[in-house]
Amino acid sequence: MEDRNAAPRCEFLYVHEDVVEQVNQAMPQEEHLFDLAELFKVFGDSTRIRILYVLFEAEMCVCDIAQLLGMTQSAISHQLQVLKKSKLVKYRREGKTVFYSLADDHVRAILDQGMEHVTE
Amino acid sequence: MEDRNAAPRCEFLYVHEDVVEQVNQAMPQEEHLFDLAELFKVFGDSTRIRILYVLFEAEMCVCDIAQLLGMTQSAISHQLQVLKKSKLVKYRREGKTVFYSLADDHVRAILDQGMEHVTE
DNA sequence: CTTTCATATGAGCATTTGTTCATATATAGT
DNA sequence: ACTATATATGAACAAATGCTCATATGAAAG
Repeated sequence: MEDRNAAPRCEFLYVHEDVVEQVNQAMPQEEHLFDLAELFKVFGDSTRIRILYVLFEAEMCVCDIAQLLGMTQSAISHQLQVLKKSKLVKYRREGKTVFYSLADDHVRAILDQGMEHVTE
Repeated sequence: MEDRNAAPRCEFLYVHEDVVEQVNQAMPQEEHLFDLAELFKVFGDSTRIRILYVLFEAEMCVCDIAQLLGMTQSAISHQLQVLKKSKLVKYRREGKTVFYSLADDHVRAILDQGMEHVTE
C-alpha cells in the first residue's frame, strides 16, 4: 500500500485535467468560502429569521421584539448580539431603550432569494 | 404579580397598534420561516458550500469531489445526502459511479447574493 | 457466486449552538 | 444615593451538528 493524501483515491479521476483546472480557478478564496458559510449560519435559525422579518417592518426595541415573538428578553438579546456581530442589524440608544434596525438592503435580498426557493 | 405570557413585558410597547398589525400581516407563515431557516442552515457549512461551488463547474462523482476538496469519501457522501434532502443537488447513476449536479439555478442565485455581502 | 470498487449509512464522539437563569450594566427618576 | 426599568452577558445544559470508523449496499467483472 503506497502513501496517500488525506483524500481517498478512486481508481482514476473521472474529471479531466482541464476540469480540475477550471474548478480551481473558479473556486473563490478559502477565506471567502468560510465567511459565506458563517453568514448563512446566521440565517440558519428561525428565531433570527423572525427577528429580521420583524425589523423589515420597523425599527424596534428588544422588549417589543420579544413580545411580538413570544420569547424572553434574554433570548432575543443574545440573538441580536449574533446579528450585530455579523453586521446584519444596527442599533441606536434612546435613554434606557435600544432600538434595532436592519443594517442594509442586502439582508432583505438574501432572505427574499431564499424564500423564493422555499415557497415555490 | 399578575399572570403573564411566555414573553416578558416592558412598561409599555413602543410600537403602536398599527405597527403590530403591520408586522403580523407582513410576517410569512410560521412554516415558511422554519423552512427558510432550514434552507440557510444547509448553506451554513463550508464543506457544503465548497461542494456546491465545485458543482457549479461540472457534474462530478463523489470520489472526485472528495479528492478535489481533500476530504474523505464518507464525509462528502454524508454532506451530499444533506444537500440531496434539501433538493439542492440531484444525482445520476452510471455503473458504480454516482454523478452529482446542481438541482437548479436558485442555488447559484442564493450563493451569489450572499457572496456579494461577504466580499463587499 | 465471489471479488472489487464506488457509494451509502449507522454508531460514536467532540464541538457547536440556542435557550434559561442569574446577574451585571446603563440610564432615568426620586 | 437609591430604585426601577431596559438591555447585556456569563455559566450551564440539552440538543443538534460534522466528522471518523466500520460496515453495508449496489453494480460490474471475473
